Amino acid sequence: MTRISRKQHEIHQREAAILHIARRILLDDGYEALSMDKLAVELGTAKGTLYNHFPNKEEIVLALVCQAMQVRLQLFGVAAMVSQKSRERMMAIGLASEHYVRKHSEHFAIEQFVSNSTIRGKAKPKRQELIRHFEMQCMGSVTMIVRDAIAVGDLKLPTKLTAEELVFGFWSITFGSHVLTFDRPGLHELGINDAWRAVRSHGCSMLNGFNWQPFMTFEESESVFAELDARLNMLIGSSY
Amino acid sequence: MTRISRKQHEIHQREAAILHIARRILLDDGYEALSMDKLAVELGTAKGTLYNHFPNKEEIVLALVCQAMQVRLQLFGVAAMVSQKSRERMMAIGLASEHYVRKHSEHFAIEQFVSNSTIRGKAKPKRQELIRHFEMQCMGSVTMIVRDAIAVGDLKLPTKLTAEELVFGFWSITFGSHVLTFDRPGLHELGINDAWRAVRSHGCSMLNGFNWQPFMTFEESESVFAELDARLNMLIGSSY
DNA sequence: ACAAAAGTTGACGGCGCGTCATAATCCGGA
DNA sequence: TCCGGATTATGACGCGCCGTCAACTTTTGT
Repeated sequence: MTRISRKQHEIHQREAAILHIARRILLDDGYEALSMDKLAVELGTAKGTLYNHFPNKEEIVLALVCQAMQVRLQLFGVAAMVSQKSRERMMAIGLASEHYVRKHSEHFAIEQFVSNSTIRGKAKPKRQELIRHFEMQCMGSVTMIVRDAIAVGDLKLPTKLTAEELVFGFWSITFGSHVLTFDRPGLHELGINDAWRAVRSHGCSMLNGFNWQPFMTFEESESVFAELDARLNMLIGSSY
Repeated sequence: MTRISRKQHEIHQREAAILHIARRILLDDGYEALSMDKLAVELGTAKGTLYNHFPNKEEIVLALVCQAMQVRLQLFGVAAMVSQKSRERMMAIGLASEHYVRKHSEHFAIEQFVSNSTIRGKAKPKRQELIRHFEMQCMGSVTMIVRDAIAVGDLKLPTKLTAEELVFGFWSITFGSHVLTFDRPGLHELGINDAWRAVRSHGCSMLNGFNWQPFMTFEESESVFAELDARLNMLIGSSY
């Protein structure tokens, strides 16, 4: 009776171990260094056993991507609840994204593999769906803020622009700058001293450009950011 | 006498052929499908000969990346001259970027490999420098527009933000959205109907947020875009 | 015409992925 | 407690790819 659960538990535990080791290798030595043979050795089993858990190498990576997306999703969820004011909630999303990249870089770095079509292409349909699901949830949590802002009257959509398209703009700027910041070497030498601050500033300008009320200069918004950040950290801390 | 140039010419020509074939394989069948053996067969020489031209596979890909960057650079150069008004020149850069992604997607697609650290990591220092050079030139051509705008009085930099950092914002939004548009499957199903229009709209909002004169609603800017686009196409056409 | 230099070739070593026949282990029923 | 079928573990193997190198061919300078 305990035998059944014992074996199953062991298997389940191994799955976690595989992911753990794989993540470490990926982060320490990069994608090239991740080989099934090495993984098996470090796990202490034969290579064939790995294939009882995952159908191929890419699925392992994408399983890690899913873990990462869940972390991001959780942060976004917290951010969306951090304030009553629509604009502050939107700012909090940007902050959460920054937090994710900086303080959970081990996840962010791995999340990027989702853009690699070679990897993504080898995923099983099930995994594809799961990833899609996370993406939609992520977007949804932000779209809702936009809808709320419209409902409350803080924001009026530009002509012929959907709420999703507005979110897309925000997604682009955070995604773009965070990717650039994260994996281009030496932005600093290009005259970009504080990329994070720049991103926040641009987000603020964009919101102003959309006439998202209340209007805020970046100086004003910086103190708001500070307060939101504090609240965010508290909420995140308490959610563990 | 003609012997010297004949052989050299043949070698030079082969280099072009290698790149040509490699590009076709990459675009048709993706990175995985590009193998040195296949490349050699299609080229009609032995594999070893390839290694007289490029030290490894990645250098071939990055040589293609450099070609792509040159195309982008040229487009940016044209865009920067398309108008006297600073804001219009900035808009033209966005337009040039869009043009590049849409009409030269064969280059854009390959340009993306520069973000792949696995590939970039295997490049020789010479190539690294070259890539860096292109990136700086690209950025420089845009930064100059910003500086001009400041000099003319069309724009005032937000507090503690450098011109480069402002450019970084624009770079982020175009880079981000174009990457998302290009290689995420099915943005359309996420409620994003016209991503291109959305990007232009967001760029416009951002410029307004920065108070870049003259202020423009997106409706107004659309006709400006149309005119710029026409001029751009003429200039591009004549530069061939 | 000839020797040195430059270029070409393809077999080879090494490595990584994923498979599969075989062996070990587990589990429910007698 | 013991057994037979089912489940799980193993690692040698086939295949394909990268990059090398010693042997060979062509070009160049004299």
